[in-house]
Amino acid sequence: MGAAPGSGWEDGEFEFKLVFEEDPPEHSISIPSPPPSSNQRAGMHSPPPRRAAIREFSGTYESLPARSVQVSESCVVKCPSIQITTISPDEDPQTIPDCWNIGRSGGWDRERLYLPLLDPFTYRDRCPGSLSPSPASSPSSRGWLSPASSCDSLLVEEEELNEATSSFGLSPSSRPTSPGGKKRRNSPLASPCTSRRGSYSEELHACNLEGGDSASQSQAPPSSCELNIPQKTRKTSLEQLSPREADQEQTPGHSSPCPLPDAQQTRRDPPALSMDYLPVPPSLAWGRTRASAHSPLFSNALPPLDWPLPSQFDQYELRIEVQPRPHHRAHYETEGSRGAVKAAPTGHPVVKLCGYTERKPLSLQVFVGTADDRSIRPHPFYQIHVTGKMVGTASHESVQAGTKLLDIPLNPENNMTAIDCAGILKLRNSDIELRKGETDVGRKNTRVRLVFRTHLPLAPPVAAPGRVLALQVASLPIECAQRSAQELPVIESVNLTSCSVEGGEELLLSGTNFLPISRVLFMERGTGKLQWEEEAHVDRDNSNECLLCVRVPAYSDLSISRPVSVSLYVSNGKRKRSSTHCFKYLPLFKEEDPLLSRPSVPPLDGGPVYPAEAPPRMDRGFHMSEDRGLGFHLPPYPAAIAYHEEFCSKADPPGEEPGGSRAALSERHPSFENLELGFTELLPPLYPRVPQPSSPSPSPWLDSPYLSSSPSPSHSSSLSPFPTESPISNSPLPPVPTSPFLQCSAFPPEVCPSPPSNPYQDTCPAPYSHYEGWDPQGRVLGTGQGGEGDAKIPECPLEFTSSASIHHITFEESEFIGEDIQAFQSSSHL
DNA sequence: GCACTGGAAGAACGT
DNA sequence: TCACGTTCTTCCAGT
Repeated sequence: MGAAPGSGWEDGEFEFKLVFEEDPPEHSISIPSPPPSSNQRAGMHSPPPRRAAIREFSGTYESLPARSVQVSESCVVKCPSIQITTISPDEDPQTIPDCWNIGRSGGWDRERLYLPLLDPFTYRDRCPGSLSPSPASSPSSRGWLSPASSCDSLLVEEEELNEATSSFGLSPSSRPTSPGGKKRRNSPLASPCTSRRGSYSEELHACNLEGGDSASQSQAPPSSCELNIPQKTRKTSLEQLSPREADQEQTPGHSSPCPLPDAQQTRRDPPALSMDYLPVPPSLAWGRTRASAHSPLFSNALPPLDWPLPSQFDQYELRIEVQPRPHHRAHYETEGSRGAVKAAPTGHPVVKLCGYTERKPLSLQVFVGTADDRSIRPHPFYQIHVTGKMVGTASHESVQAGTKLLDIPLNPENNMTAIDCAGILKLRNSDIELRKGETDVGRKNTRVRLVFRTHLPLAPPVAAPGRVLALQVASLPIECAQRSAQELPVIESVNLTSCSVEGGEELLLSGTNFLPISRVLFMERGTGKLQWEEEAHVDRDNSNECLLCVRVPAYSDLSISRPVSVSLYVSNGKRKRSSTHCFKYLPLFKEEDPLLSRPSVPPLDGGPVYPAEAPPRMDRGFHMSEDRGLGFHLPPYPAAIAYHEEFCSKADPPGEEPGGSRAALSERHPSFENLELGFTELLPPLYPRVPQPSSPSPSPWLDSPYLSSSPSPSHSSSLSPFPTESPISNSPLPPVPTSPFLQCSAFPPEVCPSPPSNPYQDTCPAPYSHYEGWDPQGRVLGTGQGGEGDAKIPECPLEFTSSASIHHITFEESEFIGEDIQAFQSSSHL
């Protein structure tokens, strides 16, 4: 943080480090237990309870105010807490001073978490048989734990044990409904315990509160453990407690059915003994603190789930090869499973770890993250859920900081995994919102991302012994609501990300659920208020349900001297608005403003090289290298990769900044700065240089505190230490037609495919390849659902900009986010 | 019978 | 406070 040379961090920011160093054990796999210190989900949301303060009469924790700083009576600013953790008793004391010294010495080490790399098998071997094949149905939501709730770390650990225990058959599933069966109206299960307002998870946990063997408990029908009090009353009495808290609350003597080995016990105990959280000055708004929460690429422990992480480092890259479908109806606890998240048209999401050649097996963690424009964090209202009875992916469900994780082995042969066992469980809004410390609202908060994370044990000189490199990548947003998927318009891509303030440009919006009454509106916000809004003229003749052809309206102020970012969205009526999409108005006149400069990027088709100063029309997404810098989640086409590498080396020769400049970076990823709340604004004047491919690690990036934050695909790539044109983005493409009606952009930006040389293509077709195309009249050309034979990938006549540039938050959500963002952005622009 | 899926009823919520 | 529309949650029925 503040110590990184040149980082530009203001004085007054706290430095911190978690000192947890100890002799790293031998490790052949890097799935250490999550550090208890990270037990707070989504760090900013819920101040973990001070251990000494637990067990109030009310049965609630007394949360520390550390993560919610009340600025004014009506304004509470989230800010990170600083967690200071003592050293484990069995720690090598010699390492401790070193840690501190390192920290004081400045440099990126201040960013490090000196936490122990736990026994690599601790995670799995906590309980016998802890690695279960995925067909084992998970206890689903039974084990959901209030991500945002305050939990003592010990409670977390114990809950994890219980979770593991129940997962592996030490006790029958205690949740009778999901996924094993559905509640019937007349079934005995439909007792008061299963009334609409009852929560299985809650109540079943309550059952366990009675103590005793969990197995026998769970075998009893839910009604038997009905607390026999009004639901609301019961909720109130327990609302401040996550199930696990409640569990712990009422079973002080509760013993894990799977006792920890002593070593592990020892390892677990110390952090909780001295956990404390120091408030960060309220002047640090959450946006900034989030953006500055640069996660250590290398640490001896797993970073918290809400820490932004890069998707790429050096040659290592975690990439989503096949994106999940944009819609997946999550299931409630009271429902049966709705299956695993799927890709389109068939198959499942595929994640690949590139650049890892070791034979050591790795694990891929999957959890459900948020999809708003804040940095990704575990979604409080959704949890990952193992599903599928015939899935091929072995998996292990666990809980970290109240967030369910799916651990899926990464095959060393190809480091590619099809995520065919990941369902999404919806938690009841009321259950979550009433939780103490939870500030998010569940209503209409139905977009999620699948977040994939892996930890690579790297050897020197890349990293110090025992340290791991954490990479994370998030999927495109997934709409989880039933209704929304049917009615809300969805912008999947646009062909234009900016134009002059005069407007008039033709803008093509590709997406779904467009109606004849659909309107396209441009708006600008300031300090949370709508400052300007203008409706674009829609060319109805050339629009259809998947495509809107509009004219960009003129901006309200034609005399702007700098680009102005606005948002656009599609409205099908009140409350039926799409997510917002960033759009930029450019000044009329030219100026030597680096923000306006653009990199000279060789076109893909050998076309002209655009000058750095390009007319607004250059922002048309037809030029893949311009706006398709998603990179990490694109199917790997070897030729494209080769081109990519070659191009990258040419476009950004060593010693030059990626993409030419920071400005270029943001220009090439037009959504970047807005997506991350002005994250790019925080970038240092000298954007970290591209590491020499041949230069030995540690990479110069190690010195940069700006590596973090991959809340969205674009972020990940944008922040990668290499120029981030994705392989696909540089793949040769058919000529781009000027008419938008030759065919729909059947593929969102990340998929505009070249022939499937991907060996996984057969089983994992290109994402979204099912999307229909249209004929000039807008008729559906085909669904591509007919199997591989039909899965012929059409030429991509239209190149749209990345959907990753879509904010993917609803209008209402953006309103809800409100002033925090605006305040941050405005300050960042200064 | 189970897992999965789509639809819809009715409660809860917001305006 | 009420009416109404929207959203959420639960349940049904089909494959």
